[in-house]
Amino acid sequence: MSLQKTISEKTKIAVQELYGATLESVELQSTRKEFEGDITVVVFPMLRVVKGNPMQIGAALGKHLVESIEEIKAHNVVKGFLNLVISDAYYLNYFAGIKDDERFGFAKSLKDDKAVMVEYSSPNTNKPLHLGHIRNILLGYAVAQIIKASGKKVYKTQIINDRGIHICKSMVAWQRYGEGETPESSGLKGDKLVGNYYVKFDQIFKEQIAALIEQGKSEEEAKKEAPFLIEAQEMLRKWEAGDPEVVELWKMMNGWVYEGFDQTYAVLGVDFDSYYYESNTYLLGKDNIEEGLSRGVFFKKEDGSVWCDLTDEGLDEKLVLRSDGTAVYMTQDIGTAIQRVKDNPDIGGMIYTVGNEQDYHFKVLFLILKKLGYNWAENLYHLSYGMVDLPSGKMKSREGTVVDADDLIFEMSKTAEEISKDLGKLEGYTEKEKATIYNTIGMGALKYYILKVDPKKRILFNPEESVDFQGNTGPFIQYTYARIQAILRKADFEISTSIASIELDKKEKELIKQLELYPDIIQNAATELSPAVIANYTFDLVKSYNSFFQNVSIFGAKSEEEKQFRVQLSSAVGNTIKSALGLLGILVPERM
RNA sequence: GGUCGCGUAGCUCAGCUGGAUAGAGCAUCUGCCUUCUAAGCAGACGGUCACAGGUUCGAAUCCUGUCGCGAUCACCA
Repeated sequence: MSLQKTISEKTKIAVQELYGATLESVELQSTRKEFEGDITVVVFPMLRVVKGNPMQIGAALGKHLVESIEEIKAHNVVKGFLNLVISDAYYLNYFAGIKDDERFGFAKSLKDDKAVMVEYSSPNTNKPLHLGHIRNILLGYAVAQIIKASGKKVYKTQIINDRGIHICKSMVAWQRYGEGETPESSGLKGDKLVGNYYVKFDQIFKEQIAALIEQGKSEEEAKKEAPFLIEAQEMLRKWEAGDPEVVELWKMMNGWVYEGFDQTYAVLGVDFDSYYYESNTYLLGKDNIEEGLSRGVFFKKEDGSVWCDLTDEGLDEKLVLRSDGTAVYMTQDIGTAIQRVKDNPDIGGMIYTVGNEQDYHFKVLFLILKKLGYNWAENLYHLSYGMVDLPSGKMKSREGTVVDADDLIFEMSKTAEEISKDLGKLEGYTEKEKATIYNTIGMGALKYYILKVDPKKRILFNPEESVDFQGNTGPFIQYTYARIQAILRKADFEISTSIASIELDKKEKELIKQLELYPDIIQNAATELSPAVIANYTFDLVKSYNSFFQNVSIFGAKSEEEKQFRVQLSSAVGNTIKSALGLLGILVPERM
């Protein structure tokens, strides 16, 4: 039994014995630094069942607990707070149990045999990834890692929007103006190349609109009649009819895009277990609608369109099938969800990483799936995140104000390099080694910057100020790790022996207490679907360690045992940093 | 207009199911590189937790209302 639980149980017993009252729960918290003690029992809530002065009750309980629990060696009462002092032996013992555990904090075994599917990225194939995708990808990947660590089987997936008018626009433009340009011939990344033709389309389209307006058409008419658009629409029709030439072109250009995306994913260090393509899934769902219709989950209007009535839930009616029998976005998502469980029958729930502009869509989607009676529909979550805005406002691809993912990644790495050179670090390393480290640091900065804030909140990203490397940042945490590695390199003795009898100083104890929290932090982050929980914990841990590191001489310890313990403590903190950053998809350098 | 989210120091953010004097980082200022990496440490300055009510021993946290910002309310995806 954990010490917390023991204290909780014994407190209940004590209250029963001393006051003849029954407590439902005991509120425990860690003692604030300015008071003496480690764990605090809050007496106030007991006043509901026990009449009396909180100070006196606290004192009586404290006395009782000190006598009945051997790990508690002293107590004091401040107002209604009973502070308990825990013995060093308890912490030393706990530390001995975790210091060599590579997977410390991670669930020891799977919670159950159900898996969670996490969807993230979900790009369109007509333009390159941008900063908004980066937030999505980092969040989704981190949440997948965290859930895995919390003891669930996880499938990572993405749905790729590879069909529709947008990709036809790029295709038309390429056909007309591309002169056979390929990623090989131009040296361009495939997604960039295709993106260029999307922009090209828009440019020509606008020119044509202007020309038509010149000829006396209204803007609305002009937008509909622009020949380039009509060409793109014609191409979409051909694609849907399976025209071999168009399909061939489509496959080729999408292939370029995937190659480009894969490069970006590789640099970001993320991956997927499966891929779903809208070209395959857009027809899915219709059968499910039919089936739901027959069971009365949906209803048909006179014009033949099919709807789901959600007015009982305080929402509106939602269209699930057009009057011409074709699918809408919702139809497709219903079908895809069901398909995924067919593909992976052990799925017990799903997480969709999608921006908060789609909150309503997912609310409705989940309700409909519940109405259809799937048991996994109880465990669907929309990992909704705020937009990434620029100082100039929203990112708009048409206005060229998007921050390109690859450019940003490159800039981060370059900034890391500049700072590193300024500080005169990494002398004597090969260019290749340096490049790896710069990339690790640059990515660390970017990932941490984005993941440390609550997903719900919008992020204001100022590219000019770039990302900081000092304070609450990725590089700061990585730097601490690198320093710990230097200590371990210097400690040439075996560090696995157990330490039994030293006296802990305040900061050492503080560090062990903080390590003790890590397993709970992971569980917490998993239930809240928030990597920010991990990020902030890691920063706190690093702050505590640095304070220790700077003020306590590790190799200048009084005794050999003390020295070993400090090295072990450093090593354990290092492992936890590595593990926690790993959950965020952030790598850690051996030196920097 | 309806619904949802956000509002904490000059700036960027923490603050768990209500608990002790609201915490960090950046910026500004003061110290600290002959000892394990100064991307660091120690300290100072900085707050009417948007506003107003309510719930109670106790509210940044829970409830209601107001204001501000954002998103969303398509036979688009």
